[in-house]
Amino acid sequence: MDPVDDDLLLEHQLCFALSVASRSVVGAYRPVLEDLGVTHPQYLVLLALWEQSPRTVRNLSDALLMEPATLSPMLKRMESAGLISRNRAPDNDRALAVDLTERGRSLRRKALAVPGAMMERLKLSREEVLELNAAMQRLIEATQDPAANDAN
Amino acid sequence: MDPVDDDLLLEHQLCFALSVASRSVVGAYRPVLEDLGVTHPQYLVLLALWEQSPRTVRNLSDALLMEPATLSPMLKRMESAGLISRNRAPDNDRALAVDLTERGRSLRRKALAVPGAMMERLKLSREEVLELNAAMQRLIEATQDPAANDAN
DNA sequence: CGCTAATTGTTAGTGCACTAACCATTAGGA
DNA sequence: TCCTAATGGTTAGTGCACTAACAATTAGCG
Repeated sequence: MDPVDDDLLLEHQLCFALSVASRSVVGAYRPVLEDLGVTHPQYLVLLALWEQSPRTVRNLSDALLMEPATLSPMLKRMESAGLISRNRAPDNDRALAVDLTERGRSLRRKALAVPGAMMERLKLSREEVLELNAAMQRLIEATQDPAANDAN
Repeated sequence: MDPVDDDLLLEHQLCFALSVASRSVVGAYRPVLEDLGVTHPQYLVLLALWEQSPRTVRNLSDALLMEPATLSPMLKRMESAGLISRNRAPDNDRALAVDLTERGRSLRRKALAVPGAMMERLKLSREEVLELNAAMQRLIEATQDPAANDAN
């Protein structure tokens, strides 16, 4: 078969494998995260806040590589769930200080069990996780390279 | 730092790297696919149909690892766009025969340029694509292993 | 044959995720 | 000082993606 035709095979599409893998892995987290009462993207927000808080929406957006427009409604849901607080920053009335509530803070203890549970579920060692992480990082960087984007 | 605490670092989360990589790569496809007038998931449906058609919703669901409930509205949009036809299967009134229209079929020519353009954009060789694909495949299989799911 | 069970799609409802457009606030220069 | 530009967030609108509930058809067994 012509190699160019061959490139169009579904099986050979990186974008296909990647999106299925992402959906599958996120799906595998679901039952584990249900114990915490959060969705996967919300879990990522909590991870970011456990490392540092308060943070602004902009800051979270940069850390999680998500659009503020995606975070805005999500943070409101998390506020309703009692996980975080949303208040204007004391030094800047434009910025929103997103902070953990006591409930959000205490959830971290339960979350400590998540990575181990997932490594077991996915049958991955710490080393393999780091290796895959590095590969994903390279992909992410390639997409963010301006040269890849200004072509069109 | 305690290795278990360390596992909770955002940077170390495979799920984080993976979902960002997926969103980033799909995002990188966007401008390329805009020329074809389709979204990324729709492109995957077309790939499947170019390989074999007609196919039922169930068959597409199995091939693309997407829920029928996800495909159903998507296929309607693709029908409105004139890319596919949706008719009951001649031998089974439950099944829907999803087939390409002339327009959908002819789009394949344009699509032949997509994989090459993307490999260039992502600065990946055919070999690297295959390698990443295999890694994703292993992940997908791990999530579909019943042992990983019946625990809860 | 007739009835139950399995198969196949669709609908409803929730939650991301993105772009574009918008509003409010702050900063910085003429 | 004033006023324009930049910054920070929200809203509106579109399109996945999933679960749960449903409707329609077919298959298969007593």
